[in-house]
Amino acid sequence: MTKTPVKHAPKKPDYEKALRKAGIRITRPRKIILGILGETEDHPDALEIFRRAEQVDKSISLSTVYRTMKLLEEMGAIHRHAFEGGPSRFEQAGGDHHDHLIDMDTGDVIEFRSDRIEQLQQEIARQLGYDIVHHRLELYGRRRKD
Amino acid sequence: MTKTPVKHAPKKPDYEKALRKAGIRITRPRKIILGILGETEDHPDALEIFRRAEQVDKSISLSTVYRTMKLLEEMGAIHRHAFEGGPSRFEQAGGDHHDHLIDMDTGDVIEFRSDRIEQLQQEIARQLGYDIVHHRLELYGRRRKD
DNA sequence: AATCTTTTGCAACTGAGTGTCATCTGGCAC
DNA sequence: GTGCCAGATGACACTCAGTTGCAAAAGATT
Repeated sequence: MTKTPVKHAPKKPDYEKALRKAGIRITRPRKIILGILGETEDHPDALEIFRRAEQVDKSISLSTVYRTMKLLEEMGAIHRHAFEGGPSRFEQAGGDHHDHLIDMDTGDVIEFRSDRIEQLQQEIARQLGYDIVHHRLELYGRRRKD
Repeated sequence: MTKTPVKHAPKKPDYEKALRKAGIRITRPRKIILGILGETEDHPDALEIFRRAEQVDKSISLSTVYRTMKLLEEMGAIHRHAFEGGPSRFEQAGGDHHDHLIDMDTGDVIEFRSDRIEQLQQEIARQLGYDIVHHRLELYGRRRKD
């Protein structure tokens, strides 16, 4: 089990090429959004992505951000996380799988990974007669003050 | 680790008494909603509870269902689960803690519990310098066809 | 450059849930 | 039982996140 935060792999997979191959057009808004997702280390929501995109091109629209997030999610290029009581937040896919600990005071998201937990989940599903398609494990907590 | 579905304790805690003690009035809509929650073995959403309540009293309103769910949640009488891509679903509290496996084809919810996973979560949070307030573990899967 | 889709921005819409407010009612006092 | 009144209700307007319809704009391909 890894207990230290997962470090983002310095990934710059060529999404543009992948998109074009899937018959999807590389438009100006999409280029901008991909750029933002590639840069960021945090887990922004659609509105935050929209605000960052506006800095680059004032004419971009929020619907386009939503549409693009959905498209990229369906392509598997990003992951959507619907943490409690907030809008969906996104992160680039391509790193290795991890789960999240959400700081309830700041909203910060810490990534972690536990192979032991993954394995236990598999066992449980198998015993119940199921195949896991995906899972969601989120810890909601506060910084320990000692 | 328990791998068999958690069986609902045959719980009929006297919520009416508890509510009254908390200075909360036992009204007709609340009685009906508590009755529904006490009967059901599944995890209905607000609309479903509303529909069931309507059978009993045609005059009940959806807002009251929402308000009552929020009230009961704050009192700790029920748990709210926001599974992926759907409205919140509720279950009576009072049983022991468990997590959920969601059947992606039927929407069925299977309860399970793994002390080992709970323990690993604690360890992880501690190592990251956090105290867990609560967590969410959901497995999304399909029945294994063999 | 001409064409033909796909995509965009805008605005109208949806679904889940919350807030407002006039009316109603549970529960206690008498 | 009747009266009282804070708390609860139903109706409906509203919010928030996200989606959809549509005419205009812009990729890609020739």
